Amino acid sequence: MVSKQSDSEQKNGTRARLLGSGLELLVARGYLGATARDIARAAGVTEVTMYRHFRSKDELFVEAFSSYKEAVLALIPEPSGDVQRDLRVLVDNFYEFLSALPVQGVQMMSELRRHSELGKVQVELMETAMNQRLSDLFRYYQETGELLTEDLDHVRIAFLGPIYFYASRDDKDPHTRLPSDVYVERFLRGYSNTSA
Amino acid sequence: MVSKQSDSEQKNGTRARLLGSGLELLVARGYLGATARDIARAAGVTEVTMYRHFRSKDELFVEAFSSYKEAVLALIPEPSGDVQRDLRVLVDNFYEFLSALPVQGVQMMSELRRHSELGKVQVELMETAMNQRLSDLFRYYQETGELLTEDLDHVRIAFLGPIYFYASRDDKDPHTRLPSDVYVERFLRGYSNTSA
DNA sequence: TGCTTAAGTAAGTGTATACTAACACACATC
DNA sequence: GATGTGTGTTAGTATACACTTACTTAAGCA
Repeated sequence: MVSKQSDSEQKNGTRARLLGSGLELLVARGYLGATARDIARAAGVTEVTMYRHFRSKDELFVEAFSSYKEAVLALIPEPSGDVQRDLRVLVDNFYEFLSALPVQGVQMMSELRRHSELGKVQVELMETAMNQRLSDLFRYYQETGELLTEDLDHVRIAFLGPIYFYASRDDKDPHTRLPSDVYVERFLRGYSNTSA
Repeated sequence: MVSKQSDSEQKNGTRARLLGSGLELLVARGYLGATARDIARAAGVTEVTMYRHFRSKDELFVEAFSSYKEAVLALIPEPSGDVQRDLRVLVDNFYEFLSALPVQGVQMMSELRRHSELGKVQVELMETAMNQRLSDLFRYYQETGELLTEDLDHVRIAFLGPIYFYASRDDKDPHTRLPSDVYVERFLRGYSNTSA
């Protein structure tokens, strides 16, 4: 159906494309709605080939999620000493990444949790890791005195909530996207001593 | 299988129970994951009976969503003149309602949007109505001068984001639930002139 | 007693889907 | 030229699921 490419790039390219289309369809149609056939076709390959690379749809999803997981974790910066900068970077990274995904990236996690045993474990690992990194960041600036010393869970939720809310919308109108500097300033007005 | 109740309450009780279990399973397992059989069994009834009350699974879902929609809209108070009170009521209502649902109530809307034509329309109607009511509330207090005159979409997202974020979690640890008075105070610190 | 209403039971249809098996083809490397 | 690797093709199995049909049962009411 598709002309053969004998390029060596094709070697592992198929697997990667399958992971990509798998993730995309998992997000767009959900665990049950993303069929093996559609995933394969979206990768320009047949269903049978998909099953030569992955033992099951579930295995593909879980593996695809791993890369997503790594990518999201990388969005959280290490504390640099400049609160404003770090938080702005965080906001920008999240906005950019979450908006790039077809629909709700977050929803994918629920899908995995509900329909896959392995997926559930992976999602929980990711959440733990994310909370850890975020808490580390906020704790750092609590210790420098730039943030009020409050429950880290609350701080996390307060900071990420609006981004998350925005990103969960299906129509991500850039108009409703608060600029990161304003976003951070508003947050700091509520959660720091240093009033602007 | 179940002992017959000859009570008159049983008359329309079946339909209501079907709507209830339908909504519950839609939320818990998603549009495709909630099977007709399970919905019926959860309502203590057979699949055939379900189809005597609803032409299709889709029709059941959409009708079930309507009640959800009404309930959620009712959570948004009319402006009373007291910002703090209104916002606290709003927070409490949302927390309570969203936490009562099995998992993510919000996710249900994506499910409907993705898998049902009618559902999509209903969800969009609901979102419009919600945004309208929320904007009305915030605009009211912008006009009294108690809130900064900012883009209403931003205000909405800033205010609801953290609640939404909290409610989207699967493990709704009450510990991570910020008390409504604190919640509102923090918000007002960022979005009002009247500093506490 | 007869009629109606709400439900059950049993059986089935058609389709979608995950996943498999068997065989063929093209290319690359040895 | 043989062998291996990655893929296509065709066909299939087994299952689950939405939804239907036909017959039955039990209760309420006239």
